[in-house]
Amino acid sequence: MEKLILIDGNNIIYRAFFAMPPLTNTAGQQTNAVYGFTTMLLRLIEEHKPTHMIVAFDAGKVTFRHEGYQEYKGGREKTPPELSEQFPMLKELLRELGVPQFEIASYEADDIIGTISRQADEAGRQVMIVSGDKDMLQLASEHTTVALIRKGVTDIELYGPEQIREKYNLTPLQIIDLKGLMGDASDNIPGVPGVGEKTALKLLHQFGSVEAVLAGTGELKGKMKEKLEAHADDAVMSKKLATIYREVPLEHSWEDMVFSEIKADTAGPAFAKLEFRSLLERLSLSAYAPAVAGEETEAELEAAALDITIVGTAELDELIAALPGISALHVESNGDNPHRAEVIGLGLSSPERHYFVPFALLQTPEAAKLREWLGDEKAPKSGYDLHRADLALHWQGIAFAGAANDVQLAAYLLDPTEANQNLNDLNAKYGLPRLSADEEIFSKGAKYKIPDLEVLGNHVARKSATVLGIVQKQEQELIETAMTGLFVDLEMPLSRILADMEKQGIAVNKEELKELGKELEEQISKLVTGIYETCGVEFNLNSPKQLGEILFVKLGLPVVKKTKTGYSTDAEVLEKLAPYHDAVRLILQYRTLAKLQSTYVEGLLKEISPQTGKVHTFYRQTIAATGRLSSQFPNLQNIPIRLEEGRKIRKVFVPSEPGWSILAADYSQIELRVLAHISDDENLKEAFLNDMDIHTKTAMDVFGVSSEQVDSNMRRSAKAVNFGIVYGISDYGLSQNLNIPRKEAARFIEQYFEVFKGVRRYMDDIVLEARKNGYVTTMLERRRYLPEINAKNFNLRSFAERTAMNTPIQGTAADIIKLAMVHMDKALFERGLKSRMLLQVHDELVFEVPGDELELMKKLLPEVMEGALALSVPLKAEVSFGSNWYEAK
DNA sequence: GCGCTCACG
DNA sequence: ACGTACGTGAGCGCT
Repeated sequence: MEKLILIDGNNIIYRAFFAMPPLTNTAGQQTNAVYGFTTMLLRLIEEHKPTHMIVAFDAGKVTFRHEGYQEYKGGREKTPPELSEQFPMLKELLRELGVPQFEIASYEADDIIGTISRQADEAGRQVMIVSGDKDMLQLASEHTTVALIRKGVTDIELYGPEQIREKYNLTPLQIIDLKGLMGDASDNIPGVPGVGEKTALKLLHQFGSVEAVLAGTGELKGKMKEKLEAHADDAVMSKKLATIYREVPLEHSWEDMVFSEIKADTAGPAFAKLEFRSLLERLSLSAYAPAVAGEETEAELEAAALDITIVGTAELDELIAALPGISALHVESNGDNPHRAEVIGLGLSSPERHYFVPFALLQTPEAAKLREWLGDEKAPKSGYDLHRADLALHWQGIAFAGAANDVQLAAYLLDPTEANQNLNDLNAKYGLPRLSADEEIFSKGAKYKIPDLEVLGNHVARKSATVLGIVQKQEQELIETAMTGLFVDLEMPLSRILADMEKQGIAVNKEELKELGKELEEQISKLVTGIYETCGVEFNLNSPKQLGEILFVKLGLPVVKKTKTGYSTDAEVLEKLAPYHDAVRLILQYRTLAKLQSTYVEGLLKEISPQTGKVHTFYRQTIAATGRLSSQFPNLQNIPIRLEEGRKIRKVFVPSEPGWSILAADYSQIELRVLAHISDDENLKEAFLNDMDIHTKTAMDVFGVSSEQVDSNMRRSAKAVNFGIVYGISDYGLSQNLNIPRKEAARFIEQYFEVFKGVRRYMDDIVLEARKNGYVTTMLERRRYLPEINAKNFNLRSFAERTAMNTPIQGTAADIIKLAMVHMDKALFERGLKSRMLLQVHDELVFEVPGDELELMKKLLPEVMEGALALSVPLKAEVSFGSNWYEAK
C-alpha cells in the first residue's frame, strides 16, 4: 500500500528549535533544530513506513521567520542566527538521507502541501500531513490524515474528518469558515473582532458557513449582529486568507516523491559530521562515528587545506605574476571610521592560490606593480566592503579602482534588514567553511592587537578566499530575486561615487563655527543660571533622571508620560508643562541650544580633518532597510534646518575654492509623487500633473472646500494626513501627531480614502502582497522581507503592515535619487565639468561649483534629477545656490 | 551597552 | 482587546 507523508519543513524546524535544548557540535555550530527535526523524521519513518515523502519549505530564504515567534522570548524580532544557520544544514542532511524536498518560488510550504494532497486525494492515495499548524486541518479527507504536532516534536495528534467532527462538530472545510470568523493572529487573519472560538462555533453550527452567517444576520440581534455586519468584509477576506492554495504549478511527479529508505552511505558521514552519535547508533551506522572526540571537522580540514602564501619581498614577484588570475581581495583595516582607519594588510585570492601582503610591504617601491593593479579599474575585484577599502587605502596614498562585486552590498540587497552580515555570517548562510571570528584574532575594542604574521596572514587570506565562494552563490540569488540590474547598474556604480564624494569632503569654516560656539555658550550659561534660580536647586540638566526628579517630585508638576525607567521629560511633555512653571520654557530653550552646541558645534569641530580642513562623512550603503543611505562620522544628513537658530549651522559649510558656490537641489514631494505613480490614483496624479500644492489640494478634498477656503490649520492637518499616508497610516498615530481625538483622526483618514480611492486600494493590495510573498519591492525591484506580516503579536504585525505600505514609497524615492546620482556623475564626467557632488540628504543633492559653471549646473542638475526615472506624474527638483549651504535655500 | 532625547528626510 | 506613526545617527547619563 502506497503512503505519502508531507512535512511542513519550516514549521517543524522552528518547533524543533524552540523545543530542543541548545546542542552544539565541536565546530561551534548549533544543531538542535536539525537534531529535533531528524528524530521526528526517523520516528515517522519507523512508525508509518511511507513509500513516498516530501519535506516542503517556504521559498525565499527568510519566509520561515514568521513562524513560531510566540514560543520565543517575548519581543525578540529576528530569527536567531542560531536557527537560520540550521536551514542549510537541514536541507543538506535531507539530501544525504534521500528525503525529497520541494520549494517553489513565492509559494509557502502549506500551499505546496495543499496542492500535493489534493492531487493525491484525487488519485485516492493515502496521505499524512505533518505540521504544527491547525490550518492544515482543512486538508483532512477520507484519504488524508493531519498529524498535528503539539508541544515539542514527539507529541502528535492525528486528525481525520471524524476526529475534527468529534472535536469541533465541523467538516474539514468548515475549519476555513471557523478561521474566517474567529481569525487567527498567528496567520494574521483578522476575523470578526469580538468573535472567538466559542461564538464562531455556535454561529457555524447554526448557519454552516461564513457566507450563510452574513446572509442570516437578520436572525441575530444586539452587539453580535452589529459586529458581524460591520465586519462582513473582514470575515470574507479572512476566510479567503485562511484558505490554503491548492493549485500551485507543480512540475514534480509522483516518482519524484519516492522514498525507499535512509541512504546509509551518505547518511552515515552526514550524521558523523553533525556529531549525532545517538542517531548513528539508532541506525546502526556507528562505523561512521568519528574516532576521536574533538577531531577537526570537515569544514576546518577543508579550510586548513588552502594554499596560502604570506608574501615577503622574496615572494612579491610570484604574486605580481599571479595578479591577472586574482579576482578577490580583502583589505584588513582597523577602526570604524574608514577615513582614519589603519590598514593592516591585504588578502588576495585566485581560485587556486591565496596571498597575504602586510601593509608595510605594499608601501615599498618593490610593490609598485601591485599598487598599480589595485588602482587599475580594468582589473575587476570582488571583496567585502570595497567602499571602506577604497577610503582606507586612499588616505594611505594608495588608489583603488575596479570594484566589480561587493559581497557586503549584494548581501544587503538580498536582505536589507539583516544587520550588516559579516563574512562569517555569509559563510554560514551559504554553507562555506567557517572563518575564525575577528574578535578571536584581534580581540575587541580597546584590546585590539595585531597577531603574529602567520595567524594574521592566514586569517586575512581566508577572507579573500571565501569571497570567491560567496560571489558565486550570490550571483545566482540575485538573478532569482531579479536584483542583478539593481546591483550591477546602480549600487555598485554608486558605491564608487560615494567614495569620491567622501574623499572630496565639504569645507567647514572653523573660525565661524567656533564663534557660533561662543555665542551659544553665553546663551546657555545664562539659561542654566536662570533655571537653577527658578528651580531653587542646582542639578545636572543633561540628566533626564535628575530633571524628572526636580520637575515631578520637587516642583510637583503633573506627570504626563512615563518611560520604562521613569518620568518622560521630552519636548512634547515639556510643552504641556510650560504653563505650570517658568523653568520649563527655559529648559526647552536649554535643550535646543545644548543640542546645537554638543552635537553640531563641538561634534563637527572634532570631525574637521587637520589635513584638508573639511569634514569627510562616510555614507553607509548597507544600513537602511528601505534602500536609503545613512551618514556617519559626522552625520551630514541631519544638520539643523527647521529652526532658525539651528539653521545657522549651515553657514559654516562653504565651497572649498574661492569663487565657487554651493549649489543644492531637492526633490519636491518625491514620496507623494511616487505614491501617485504606484497607486495609480487618478486624483493624486491629477494634482501633480497640474503641479498643485499637494497639502492644500488634500485639504480641499478632505474638508470638501474650495482652495480659498483652506485655512492654515486645515492645510496643517492635511499635511499630517499626507505624512501619515506615506508612513502607513493609523488613526492613533495621526491623532498623536495632530493632538486630536482618535475618532476625529479616523474620520480624516476615512475622508481621505473616499477621495483618494486608488491610494486605499494600494494600501490594501500591498499588505496582501506582503502576506502572499513575504516581501515587498520598490520600482527598481529592491526587496524587503516582512516576516512579521504574519506575527501573532498585534504590534509586530501592525508594524509590518505599515512597513509594507511605506517601504515601496520610501524605497522607490531612494532608488530615484540614487539613479540621479549615477546619471549626474556621468554627466559631469562626459562634459568635463569641475563641479563636484558633495552631499546627499535623501531628497537633496549638494554640489560645489565654479563660478563659470553655475549657470549650466542650475539647469543641468534639476534636469537630471527630474529625468532620473519616468513616472506617470512629473518629478520636480528645485534648485538654489549661495556662498554657503545656508544661503542655498 | 542601553535608554532617552533630539537632529534630519 | 491589543497600542504606533516611516527611515536614520549622535551625545549624554547611567549601570
